[in-house]
Amino acid sequence: MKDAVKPDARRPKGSPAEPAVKRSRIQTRNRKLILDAALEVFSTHGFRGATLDQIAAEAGLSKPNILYYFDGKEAIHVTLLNKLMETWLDPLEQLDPQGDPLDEILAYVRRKLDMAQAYPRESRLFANEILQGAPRMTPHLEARLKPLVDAKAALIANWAEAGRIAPVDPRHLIFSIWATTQHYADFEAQVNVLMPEGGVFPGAAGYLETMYRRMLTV
Amino acid sequence: MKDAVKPDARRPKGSPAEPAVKRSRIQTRNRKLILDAALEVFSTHGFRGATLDQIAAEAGLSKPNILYYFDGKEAIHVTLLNKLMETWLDPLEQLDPQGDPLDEILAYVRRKLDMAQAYPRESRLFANEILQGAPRMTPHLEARLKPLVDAKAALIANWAEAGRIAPVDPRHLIFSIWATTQHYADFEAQVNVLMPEGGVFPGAAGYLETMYRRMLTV
DNA sequence: GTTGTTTTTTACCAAATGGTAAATTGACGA
DNA sequence: TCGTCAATTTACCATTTGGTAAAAAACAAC
Repeated sequence: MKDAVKPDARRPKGSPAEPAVKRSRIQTRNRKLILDAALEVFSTHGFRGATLDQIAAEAGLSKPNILYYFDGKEAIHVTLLNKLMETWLDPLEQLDPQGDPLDEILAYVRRKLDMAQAYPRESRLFANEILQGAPRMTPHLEARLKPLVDAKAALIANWAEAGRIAPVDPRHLIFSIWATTQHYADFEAQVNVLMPEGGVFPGAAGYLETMYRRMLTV
Repeated sequence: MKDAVKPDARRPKGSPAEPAVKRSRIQTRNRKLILDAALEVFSTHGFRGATLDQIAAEAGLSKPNILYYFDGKEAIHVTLLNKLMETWLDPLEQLDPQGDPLDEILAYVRRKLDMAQAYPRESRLFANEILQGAPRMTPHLEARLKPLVDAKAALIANWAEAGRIAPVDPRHLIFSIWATTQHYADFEAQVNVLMPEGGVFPGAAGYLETMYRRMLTV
């Protein structure tokens, strides 16, 4: 026994929000392995349905080794959710008040659809969390998402009032954009049954552009 | 011991698809209690995340008593999914080839939104199952949903070709209707954060009618 | 009321699960 | 090459979980 007094002192702690902790190459690699495996497992089974053994197997590490890098199942989940929130806000943040209103909104739809295609696991992780009542995310939604949505909804409302797009409830518009784009990731299993020919995304992009163009053109 | 040879012979088996089994009043009542409790628990935690103890507590019955009425956790889940599928198909089935195309589709949107409002737990149960890869539902989707969607997609395509609605990919149209309506049930936790004033459904109904009217009007 | 059948409870069990302690191995700079 | 600290493994453990056996209680038909 070499260190019975403070057995945890050597473990580098800290949330990813504060990257003050310097990590070794091994730590960087293994944390990435674990988070990737956890994303896979959490996104398909939800928090309660996922097990550390599944994550360990997926990551190719032993369970105690996983717990050497993270303080527990919940800590892994929280880390994923924190990372996710920023990625999730980004496309909406890019909505530019200076741009052409219709172009801006159609570009936003496009970015969201591209994200659903490129990061379906992230989309499902988010969907699982919200579906289950957002127990670990409501604070984030309040603190980060709500102010952003309020701001962008005001922007869209201004565009509508100025007659630059057709009259529309901006919040419901945003909801419908989220719903229609994320649907292709979250309900992939169903979409695949109903459109067996591979590659639904080109068709989806065309459909959504048409729909929102008709919806918003004055 | 009174019946050691066939200990299970007295238990009335049979799926709800074959209601040939006649059930006592107690059986009818308790099966309903269990299914309602299970709907609550499965819809918020998914299959793997739900426990029999939770269901038992929610139903006000003991765990062994639950297993007296159902052959196991999976049997309860399957029973719920079977009941759900019919409810789920119904609004689309009502799409009438004889009616006015735009009215028919808008009425379909309305029915789907009403269902999301009236049966949010069912919507979330379905969403959970699909999110997690539809492990217990893909056969149902293939056998029941796909033929129906194929038929109704053909109908909508005919309407579009006849110039009675604007040109549209019928399958993506259906996806977008599902996505936008179920969103209010499935993502309720998020919607409540972003639209704290109670009663988002009236606004949603107005928004969706406007959107699909603009989308489909020739 | 007696008797046979349902229904419910009590007392379990084996496997899975999240997590820990401590010993062992590996990396790497002095 | 040696010592030290980081990384990993082995061996556990307490709880939870899905499920069972059998006795007890409630019920129904006579």
